[in-house]
Amino acid sequence: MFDWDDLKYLLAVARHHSTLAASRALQVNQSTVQRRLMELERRIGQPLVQRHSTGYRLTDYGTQLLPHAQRVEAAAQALEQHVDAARRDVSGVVRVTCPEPLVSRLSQSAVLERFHARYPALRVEFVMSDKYLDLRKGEADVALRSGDTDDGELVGRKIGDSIWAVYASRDYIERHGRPERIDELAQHALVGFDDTMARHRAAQWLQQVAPAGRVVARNNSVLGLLYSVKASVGVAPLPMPIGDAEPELVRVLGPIPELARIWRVLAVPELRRTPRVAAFFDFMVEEVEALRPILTG
Amino acid sequence: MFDWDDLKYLLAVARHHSTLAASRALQVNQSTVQRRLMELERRIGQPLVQRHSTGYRLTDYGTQLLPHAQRVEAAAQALEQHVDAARRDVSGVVRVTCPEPLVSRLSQSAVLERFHARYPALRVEFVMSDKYLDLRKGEADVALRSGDTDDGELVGRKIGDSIWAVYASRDYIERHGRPERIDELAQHALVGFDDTMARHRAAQWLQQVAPAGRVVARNNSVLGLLYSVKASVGVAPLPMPIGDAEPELVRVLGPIPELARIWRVLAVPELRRTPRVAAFFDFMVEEVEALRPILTG
DNA sequence: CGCGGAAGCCGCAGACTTGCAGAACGGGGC
DNA sequence: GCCCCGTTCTGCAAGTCTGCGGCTTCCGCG
Repeated sequence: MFDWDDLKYLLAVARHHSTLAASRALQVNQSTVQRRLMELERRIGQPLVQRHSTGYRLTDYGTQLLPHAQRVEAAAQALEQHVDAARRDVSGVVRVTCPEPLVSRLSQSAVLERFHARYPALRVEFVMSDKYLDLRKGEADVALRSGDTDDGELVGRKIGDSIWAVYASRDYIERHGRPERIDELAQHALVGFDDTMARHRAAQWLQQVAPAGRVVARNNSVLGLLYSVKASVGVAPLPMPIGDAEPELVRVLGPIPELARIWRVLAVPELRRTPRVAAFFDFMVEEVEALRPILTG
Repeated sequence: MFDWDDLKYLLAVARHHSTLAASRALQVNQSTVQRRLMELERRIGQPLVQRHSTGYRLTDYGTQLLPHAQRVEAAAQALEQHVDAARRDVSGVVRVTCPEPLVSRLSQSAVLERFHARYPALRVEFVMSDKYLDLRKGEADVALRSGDTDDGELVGRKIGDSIWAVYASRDYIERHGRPERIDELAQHALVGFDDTMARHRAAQWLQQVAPAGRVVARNNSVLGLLYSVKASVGVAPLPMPIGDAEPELVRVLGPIPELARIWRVLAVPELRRTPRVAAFFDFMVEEVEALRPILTG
């Protein structure tokens, strides 16, 4: 049996009279349209289009097949309409836990708008925390986390890379100079985490590369870190999408491989397949492209 | 829009209640079924199946979608039926030129039977020749050739590799020993081509690697070569699918890279898209798997 | 008659998909 | 209680497909 999806290309070429116009309509490359169409012709064993340098036109045979292809399309569209309708019925609340800075960045993007457009009856509640809430205790339904926690008891999917770098304010650099290498960090004023975040990878990394460093301020959140750095108190590692977004800050030490982690969307297996959770979970995976600037920078 | 083809996997799983059984029905790997289904769920944003270690079962939602998927399938099947019907109308004769040995090997396989089953009104006429007929003069409609001729004026597609090796009969080896290296060929009785085939790559190769060799017999065809070798007259290079098929013959020197060529199906561009030629042409490409033992060995 | 734009075609590099093989899991029969 | 069979899941390697950029062709217009 031929690839049903290839009928999309036949229909698009029939409508737009050229592979180029069809490719624009389908949001793919012109070559792809041409090649999928060739493949369809091969499977069917007959030419479907006449090649003109001015464009493609259906052969008689292609024209005969067209109504059948349209019926396939109509059925597929009916299915999709059913899906859309069902989405409107997915209701309730999905509680999402994630680090504080992510919420504002998400809200500024159009991702949540698109989510609400697709699931108008489903409300997203954010439970902001730099610490890991326990999904198994029901503290939230879904987590967005960058970490090593490939937890084993949670199901997760990668939605981006978390990349950190070391930042300082322009003001700080002017007054104290700019660290050029990691081993110079010990000679600078550092901003770190307090005891409650001692296990954070950034805290441990600072401790490791600059054990004798002067830690002049401590915070209990990444956002606190950011504000201290912006206040020119000292230098600190920050996630790149956060640091790069601040015009007063300068990335003084490029991406730190040791701090790189993977952003995941996580849920407990029992809830993963419930409509509410699946809606959010799968949506995030689908929006991975739009999430890149937010998560990875 | 989701991939229409993925509905096949949903339907198969709905029918067979496990991805493994579905994979057998669809003739793909079990992993593929699972992954296409995951992708479909992701695009739809809702779970469609419940995972049990004993198999998959549709969720309520999947069951709702099933009738829609079945309508897509019905439309696709209607299209395919139309294709089948049209195939029965493709009539006339398609003249195919190819080397003599290929015809018998093709006839012994089920490939031509399948072709005639699909195109009952289309007759295949073989024009056997070790030499290259001129398709542009209309001496044939389609050619099956192994050669360097990426002719430029013909459209072609690869359908296999042509691999040659050197053969001798068991009888010959018993009496004259077995050549172990190519440079020993000059000490053996050789079977070669006559003047009409002097430009054949096998002829030129023999001339090159054993210029002082004793050529004890000359033929004007590959089949002639084969008979001479079988008659223990001497050793000669032969296509592997031919040599290996003869129990009396032994492959004394493994595949000769210099003699490797590509098997192609060729046609003139003007005829490539006519129903008769397209039918044969595309069928051959579709049957590459079945052709492998015939062409490549 | 030459020029510009739109379209198709081709080759390459990278991304993605597939198949395969092995691990893990659970139910049913003995 | 143990083993076997069917099933799902995962990591890896090979193969395939896509996008991209450059090239060619053809048509229409000045």
